[in-house]
Amino acid sequence: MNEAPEDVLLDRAFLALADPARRRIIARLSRGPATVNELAEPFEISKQAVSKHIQVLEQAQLVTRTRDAQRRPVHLNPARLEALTAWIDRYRLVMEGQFRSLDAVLHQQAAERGRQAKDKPL
Amino acid sequence: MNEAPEDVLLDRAFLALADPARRRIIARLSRGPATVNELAEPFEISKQAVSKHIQVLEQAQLVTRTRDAQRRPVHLNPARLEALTAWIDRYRLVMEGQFRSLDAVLHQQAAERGRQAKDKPL
DNA sequence: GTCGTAATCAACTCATCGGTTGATCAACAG
DNA sequence: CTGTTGATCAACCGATGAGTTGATTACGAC
Repeated sequence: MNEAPEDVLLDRAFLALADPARRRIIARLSRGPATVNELAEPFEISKQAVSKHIQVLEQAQLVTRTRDAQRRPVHLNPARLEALTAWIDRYRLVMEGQFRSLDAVLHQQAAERGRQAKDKPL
Repeated sequence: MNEAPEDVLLDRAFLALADPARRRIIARLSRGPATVNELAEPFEISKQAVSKHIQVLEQAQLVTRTRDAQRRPVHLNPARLEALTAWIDRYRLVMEGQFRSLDAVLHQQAAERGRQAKDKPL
């Protein structure tokens, strides 16, 4: 009764985005890779805390890291971001499709009423 | 130094999606509104726990509730789902734009090398 | 080798999350 | 009125999240 691996990835990714500091990091990384120190600079929290945030993003596979001497630049992974929008859009579009269906029903009913209201129970 | 209201909404919405039970509820609601009892049925957890999940979704404005006698049907709110994809896509598309730019640079450099490497610094 | 810098590890505190059980409220049916 | 059903409220518990400080590793400069 364990959780499917893709579900775990979704858990971690959405949880990772549920924090303003990590969203700021994402926003920064969208303009190019950066080191932990560079990412920590605009925050008033400690560098260790930022390092932890990056680990959270890394476990969610939203970012990856490379090595460059003693620096460890962080890169954004747009493929995982796309997986999140894909999940959301799946259900959002189903819903909006139903809205369109409802519109169609309402229009049809209006048309029925328009041409003299035969007794058609719903 | 408080958090902007839109940031709080993002916090709550992403946190709400960071739970498989709540994602299942979203999936179910995409096919139409449902009551708490109906939503709780496929879960092995208590009805109170499901009620709490719905409260979390409601505070994130991902769902709304109406009244129907003693029932309280839950409806999905696709507008808020769309706000989430909008946030993600903003940064995802910036990134992919940079990928395209990098591609362009690489192709241009290849072309330069191809026609005998005039010294054109970036 | 020593020093300085980038980053992580370890241990701890405090708050919040996800779940439980038991009591309570609100709206119908008889 | 009494009962029943749908749903929430309240208090509590164990686990985990976000932050801190202090020590430690890894790499490069000298």
